[in-house]
Amino acid sequence: MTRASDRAYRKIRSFILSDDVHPGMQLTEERLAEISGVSRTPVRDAVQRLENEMLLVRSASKRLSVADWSHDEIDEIFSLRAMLESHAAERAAQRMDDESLARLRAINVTLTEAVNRPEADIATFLEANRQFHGLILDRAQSPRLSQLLPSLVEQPVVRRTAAQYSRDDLIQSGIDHEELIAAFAARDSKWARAVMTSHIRRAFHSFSSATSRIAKD
Amino acid sequence: MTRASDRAYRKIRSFILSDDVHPGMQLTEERLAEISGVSRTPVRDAVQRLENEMLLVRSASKRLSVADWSHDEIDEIFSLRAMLESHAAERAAQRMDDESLARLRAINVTLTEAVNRPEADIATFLEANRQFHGLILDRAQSPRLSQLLPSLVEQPVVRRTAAQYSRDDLIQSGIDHEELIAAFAARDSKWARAVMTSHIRRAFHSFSSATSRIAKD
DNA sequence: ACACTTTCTATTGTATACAATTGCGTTCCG
DNA sequence: CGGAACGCAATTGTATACAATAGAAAGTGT
Repeated sequence: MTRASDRAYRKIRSFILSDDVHPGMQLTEERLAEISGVSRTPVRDAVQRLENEMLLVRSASKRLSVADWSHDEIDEIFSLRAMLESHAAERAAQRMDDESLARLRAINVTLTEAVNRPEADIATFLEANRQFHGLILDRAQSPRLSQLLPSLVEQPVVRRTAAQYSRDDLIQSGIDHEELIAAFAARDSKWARAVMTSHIRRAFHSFSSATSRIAKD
Repeated sequence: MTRASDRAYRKIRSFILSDDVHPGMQLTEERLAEISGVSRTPVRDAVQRLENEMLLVRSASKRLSVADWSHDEIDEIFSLRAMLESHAAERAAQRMDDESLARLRAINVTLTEAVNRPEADIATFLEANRQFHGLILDRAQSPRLSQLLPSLVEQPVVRRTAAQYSRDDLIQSGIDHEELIAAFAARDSKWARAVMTSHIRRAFHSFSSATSRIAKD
């Protein structure tokens, strides 16, 4: 049986990422307790975790709300991600094994197929993308990195911005991944680092131009 | 009145950093509750914070212990610190103002004086060093960075390793800081970044050779 | 009508009791 | 004497009741 605080964490998390929640929305611990079906004690544990991941913020006087990010903040988040994930890629290249390599290839096939469907299957793309980056982080074998990176609000930003990406952006992601795999296969850590850096920069760029396009409407 | 969980956090933290605690030592929530004079509920909050900062770790089955670090892990910690603090220095250079610059100079005077005393005043050095880096982080004006960096077990590593540093190492720190200040004064972000990177690399080096010297004994 | 105070209510913070789990020592059997 | 099964003790996890606090609302006097 999983711990109640873990269940609460997952439930609250998916609640926050769902569409019936808008950034800045106020919440109460009690409400979250209802949602996750446990008492406030484990909820508070979960909330603290989510605060660390900056999915939730406590406004001035301890009131909870769903995090919101300015464009500058998202810029900064992508910068930090670029740094840390590039570092992860570098380490992963030095520690790559054939099995992981095979799994990376398999994941990217799934990802590419999802993109190439008549209607791009965004959900599958996101999940495959998550797995791809997760596996790299895993191979980096750095507990600190594994702790720092997720708290970089990776998923939420991706989630809220994924809708912004054009099909071309998604296709480009698959191509970037191919090159990453090549770098890993060659155990070339500098190459892997460089590819990862531009991969994330490119992702931010796509996001950035898409939102500025929207801002004009 | 401060919150009980905050008091607990501070008490436990200083307890951990005190000398009657050795890395790997086992603790219980109840014991920590006694020490901090509050009930287990706020203690658990504090403990979770300290887990995030990796000062405490939960061994396999949820039992608490004081964190310990292998040489490889400390290496990795310094690498990440180098990346993030260099980034902070770069941003700080772009956002530097004259008042902060003056304060950095003042802090570094204190630091240098502490080092130059007949018996180097390590405690004052550490505190001044902390203030110096803290001010830079503050000027970087990045909430994410401010959240990520402290959790990099900065203080603890510094604390447990400071005794290793030779007087020359401490003097070199002061010199590095001078150059950092110069870079900030010139608002030269690339320069600041470069100096910070070598500053931290150098610190790790000093630490590393000192501990390998010890290991031989 | 407006500022100021006061009360009330919603929300978070803390303590405590109890449940569940895990480690460890003991016993029992081979 | 060694090892597995069992039971007890210590420790963590959860619920709930209550205390403290901050925001909102209502009232009061000018």
